[in-house]
Amino acid sequence: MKVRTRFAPSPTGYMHIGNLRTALYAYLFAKKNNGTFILRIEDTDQKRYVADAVDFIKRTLKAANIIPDEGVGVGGDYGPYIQSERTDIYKKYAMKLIELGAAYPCFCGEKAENEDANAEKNFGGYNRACRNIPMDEAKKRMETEPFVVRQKMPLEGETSFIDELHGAVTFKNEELEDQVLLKRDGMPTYNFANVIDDHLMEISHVMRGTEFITSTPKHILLYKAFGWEPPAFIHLSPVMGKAEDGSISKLSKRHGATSFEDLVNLGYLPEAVTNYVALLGWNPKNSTQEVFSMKELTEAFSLDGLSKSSSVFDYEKLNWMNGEYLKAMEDEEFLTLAKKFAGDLGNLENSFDKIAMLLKTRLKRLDEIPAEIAFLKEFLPFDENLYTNKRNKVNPDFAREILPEVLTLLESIDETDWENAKLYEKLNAFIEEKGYKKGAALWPIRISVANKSVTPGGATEILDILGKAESIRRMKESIANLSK
RNA sequence: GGCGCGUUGGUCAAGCGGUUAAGACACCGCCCUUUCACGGCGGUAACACGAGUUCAAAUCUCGUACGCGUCACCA
Repeated sequence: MKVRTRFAPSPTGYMHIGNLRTALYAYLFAKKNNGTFILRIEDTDQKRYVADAVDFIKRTLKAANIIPDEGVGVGGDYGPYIQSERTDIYKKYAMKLIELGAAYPCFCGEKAENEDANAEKNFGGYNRACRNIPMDEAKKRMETEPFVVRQKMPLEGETSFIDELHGAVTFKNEELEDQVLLKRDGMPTYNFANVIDDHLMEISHVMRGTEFITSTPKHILLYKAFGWEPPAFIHLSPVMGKAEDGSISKLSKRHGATSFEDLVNLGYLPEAVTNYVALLGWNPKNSTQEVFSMKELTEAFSLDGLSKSSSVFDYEKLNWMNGEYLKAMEDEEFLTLAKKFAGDLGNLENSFDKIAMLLKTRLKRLDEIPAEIAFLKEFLPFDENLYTNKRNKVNPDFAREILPEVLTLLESIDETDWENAKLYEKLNAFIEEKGYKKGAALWPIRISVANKSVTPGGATEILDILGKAESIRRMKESIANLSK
């Protein structure tokens, strides 16, 4: 059987990570099986319509490297792929369902009241009395009265289906309401349009969120009424988020940046996000590999690696993943990207190439760059405590001793020799001559020109970037502050 | 509340009747080191609970608890 999967978002203008993951899995599964991945837009709720949302979805998928083979923006033989352009189709099938006796027009108002003396029973705002209106009368009333089309659920028995992930799932039919298929405005509901389109577009595997598992028996009944073969269903577990108070709930905006776009703006690489998200709810069987290119993902993907339980989105692990991608990047590529996040470089313009290389293995996120390099642009305030480091056994007294000597040495170095390797060579010779421990000697030097305990790069690298004049200026200022 | 789905360290997770219960992130320690980071080595830490079935249960069954979902003319 030809594999055809689809991603069918509603255009809300926001794509959170759970949605993206659903798209990813559907895409990977299709690619793995030489199938077709389709993008369909489910915009049957006109109240929810957001301008540009379709473009936004297309852009996001593209950035995530999830490329539809067919559908909105691509075309194909099963269009249109936007549901609001398919209303005639739904209407036709709704009428057919009425003929088949599997649905009926309901003339109750939006909120049917219990006052209806003939109502045998009320179900959440409607009653089933309309089921009993004779076909002729119903047809006549449909010409003049507003109505909705409801699915006529069996009153007894049960409906079950096989979920590829969860196994057999069974519901009692009496639990099922006569849900609306066609709304008063002529638009189909999700539950109807979904079934029609998945069938017409020959979708073989429906991958969607677990929130749809309870409506699946209704869909099954629809397929049966039409005499259609239902697709395979895979209901994906939700992605949860951790709120600031530590509580865990379904991922949403209140967990901070949770849309793909937010994450990219924060300086996460799209590939890293996609890779991380792939691992949230899926794992490659028989392997502990975690860093995957898109190509590797499509090769490794299989349904049996999917997780049945929900998973929590963890920024720590995403940070790690992003760091891995940053480190693996080509220098040139990293430099270009780093510049974009660095903001106003000021006097760092010329030395930024060097700075970027120091940053490359140290960053988790690109947006950390401005804060990381601020001390280079402007000398931070003096803090004597920075001169104490337990590990290297250094303290302010040692700094007071060594710094003036170092200053003299540095002043003697020619401007043309002011470069990392040479600086290191000279300082190292000095350190050995004096019999200092290397780490101990370099600590106060670095602090005296940085006033920051953790810096990208070591002492000589910072001296290099700062240049002779600025380095000397800073060191003098530090010596003065230390002797106060 | 009814119905459905789920429950292995803080987090992601392997496990498919017999395991010293993998691995990763985070955390801690050590090594390396021109700080931090990178890299290397090591450590702390888990089968929700209770009954069955079985020679043997994290794995199967049933209950309980907890979490999530659903019960819209939203998707």
